[in-house]
Amino acid sequence: MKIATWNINGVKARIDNLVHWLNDSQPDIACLQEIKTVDEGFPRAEIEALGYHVETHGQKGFNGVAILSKLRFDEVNRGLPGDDEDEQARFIEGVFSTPHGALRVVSLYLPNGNPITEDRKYGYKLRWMDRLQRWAAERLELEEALVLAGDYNVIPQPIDARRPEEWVNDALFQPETRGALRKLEYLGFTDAIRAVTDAGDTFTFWDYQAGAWQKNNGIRIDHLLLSPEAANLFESASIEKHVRAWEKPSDHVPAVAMLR
DNA sequence: ATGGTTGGTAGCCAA
Repeated sequence: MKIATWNINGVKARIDNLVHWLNDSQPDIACLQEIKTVDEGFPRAEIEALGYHVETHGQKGFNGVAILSKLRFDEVNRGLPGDDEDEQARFIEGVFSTPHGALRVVSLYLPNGNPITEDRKYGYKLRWMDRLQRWAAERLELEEALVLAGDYNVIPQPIDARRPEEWVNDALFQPETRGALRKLEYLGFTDAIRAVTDAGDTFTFWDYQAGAWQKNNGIRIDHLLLSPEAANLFESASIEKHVRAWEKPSDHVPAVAMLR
């Protein structure tokens, strides 16, 4: 079972790359972020033609998440509970049946949070992380294989940035941000990429600006967190870095976890 | 180097 997460930075601008990647990488389940379209604008037919079921939680212009799956969806839930006022499309959960039992997969797009001086930005990020932590604690009680995959907009540790000193005033690297991710992880989740290597250079994002890709000035902010039951099925994890060198790339690359 | 680039939009904003 290959589960991938990829912030594609606009599905309409990235449809050729997305089709190429699906054919190439063959994920069983692909979690997408920043589709930047309403549900009706998602290029559903092109993806379904490749044998995927498609579920989206879209929004006009920005945000928007989706799950593509070769398995049929038993259940789909849209939106992170905990704030009825929050209209941003950043969360979708799918449930699947596998030979090992139920598998829950979330595609999440955690708020960027910059600048840290604005409550409507950084405060929103921290409140969203608190909601996610509380939601995850509840879900863990099901004792099912659960994968929380997505663009967390969190650099967990200094080794997850090529130049950590450039990020000290950024919302992605604040002590409060990193603490909130750790609080989520300490519920009992395994960071799939961190589980296979302590080396840096498992970056998932390189800015379009200032030649960041050419200089390998990247950060690791796209993560797959595995519940204990998912960790029991865990085989390997990797970054599909070559995708960043394609024509008209997203600024993120896919991160992948293999489960039994 | 307070710059630089991209996508969606028609608000230059969000990243």
